[in-house]
Amino acid sequence: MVHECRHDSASTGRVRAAKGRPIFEQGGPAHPAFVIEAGCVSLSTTDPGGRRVVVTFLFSGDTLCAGVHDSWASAVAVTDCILRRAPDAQAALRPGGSLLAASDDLLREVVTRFAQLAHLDAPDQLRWFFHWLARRTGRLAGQMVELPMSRRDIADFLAIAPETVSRAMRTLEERGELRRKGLHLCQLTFGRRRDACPDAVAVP
Amino acid sequence: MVHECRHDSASTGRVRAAKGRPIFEQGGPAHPAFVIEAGCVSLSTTDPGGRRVVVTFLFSGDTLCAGVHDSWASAVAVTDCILRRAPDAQAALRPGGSLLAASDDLLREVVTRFAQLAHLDAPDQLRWFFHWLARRTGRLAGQMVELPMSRRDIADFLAIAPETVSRAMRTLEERGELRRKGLHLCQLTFGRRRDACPDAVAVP
DNA sequence: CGGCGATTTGAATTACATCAATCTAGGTGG
DNA sequence: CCACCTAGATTGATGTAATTCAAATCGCCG
Repeated sequence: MVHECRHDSASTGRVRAAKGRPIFEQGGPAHPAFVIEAGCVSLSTTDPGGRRVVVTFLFSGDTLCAGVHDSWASAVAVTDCILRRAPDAQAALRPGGSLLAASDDLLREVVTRFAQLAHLDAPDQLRWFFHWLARRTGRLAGQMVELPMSRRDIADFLAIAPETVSRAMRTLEERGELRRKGLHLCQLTFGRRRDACPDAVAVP
Repeated sequence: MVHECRHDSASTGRVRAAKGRPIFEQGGPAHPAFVIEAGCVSLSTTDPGGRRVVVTFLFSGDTLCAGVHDSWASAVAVTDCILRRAPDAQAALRPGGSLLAASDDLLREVVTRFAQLAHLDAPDQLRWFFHWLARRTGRLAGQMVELPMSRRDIADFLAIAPETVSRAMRTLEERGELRRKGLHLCQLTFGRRRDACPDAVAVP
């Protein structure tokens, strides 16, 4: 079921997945939910035209699941990851349990993102993405944010071309909204833009 | 909680909603799920820029719910509707119960749509929409399909401009893929296009 | 240090949004 | 029953932003 992953002692239920390795595949049987202990996982599907669409990125503390009966998405380790099987599949299914909560959260999140991104241009989408990422990874607004994923991952997440991601970054940088340190570190200076700021609540 | 709707005798739990009337509003408290007995309901949100985004259309037999704790979307009657409260909120929450199933289905559906529409041009999106609609309303491929919703509703569903919907319809018509009878009846002649055909399984 | 993939940059094309005008259908009232 | 009236739908013209193809540069890892 779980491919290309090393299991620690069977008792701990921990699973390691190396960067770039699949955790489960779209169309396969559903898995007990995992909780991510460390690392970043992408949840993606492939559309009929063969293009990849990243549904979401999941981080430390998030619950990883994609379908109760069969998997509607593939999960791939963006960085080296440590996963833990969710304690009890039945418990997870209870109202208030982690699976229903995770499903509800993911639905909300996908719908919200879909709605918010639909009518924004590329730089605004990218600013949205940075705020989203900062919030999900527990960074304060204005703090340095790590970008563990590739430009293509970001592009497939926002459903735009990688070249457009590149240009949008430059645009934000030229506007003075963004500062870059290498390819995988970004700092969002205080965004004046009132819109396109998803629940810009600092998470301490 | 339920606005602008007439209730039949309290015992039946039936609710009528006239065309264009709201059933519940985004941001309000969550409602017990409804089952649609007749008519068409739009589930929509308003993005920060004030633009409407139609998350989905629901039809006879579908379960209507948007959020376990509070409503993340508004429900509006596209046509005159008859709704029935879901039998038991607790039952609905059980694994296999209608609420979890509906939530899972909606998540799947939204993700699938998001993935499939992301990279299609307007005529392909519209063809997708007609197939989707035919399937959802139990029409055979090639049969006449009713379009209860306005062009703007379709536009907000596909996240394109109403004018683009209009032009895309004309394009499909000129290609010989679509035949129109009035504003609200369409027939999709056999689509050769291999792609953009979502689970084109005939529902008898 | 060298090689290779990822990223960035450039130029040309295309598709969509927008604004504005016209047309149509459905509903209303005389 | 018919003429009007209005909101919705269509059509047209234009600007713009994103994709695409192509080339150059950068960064990482062996």
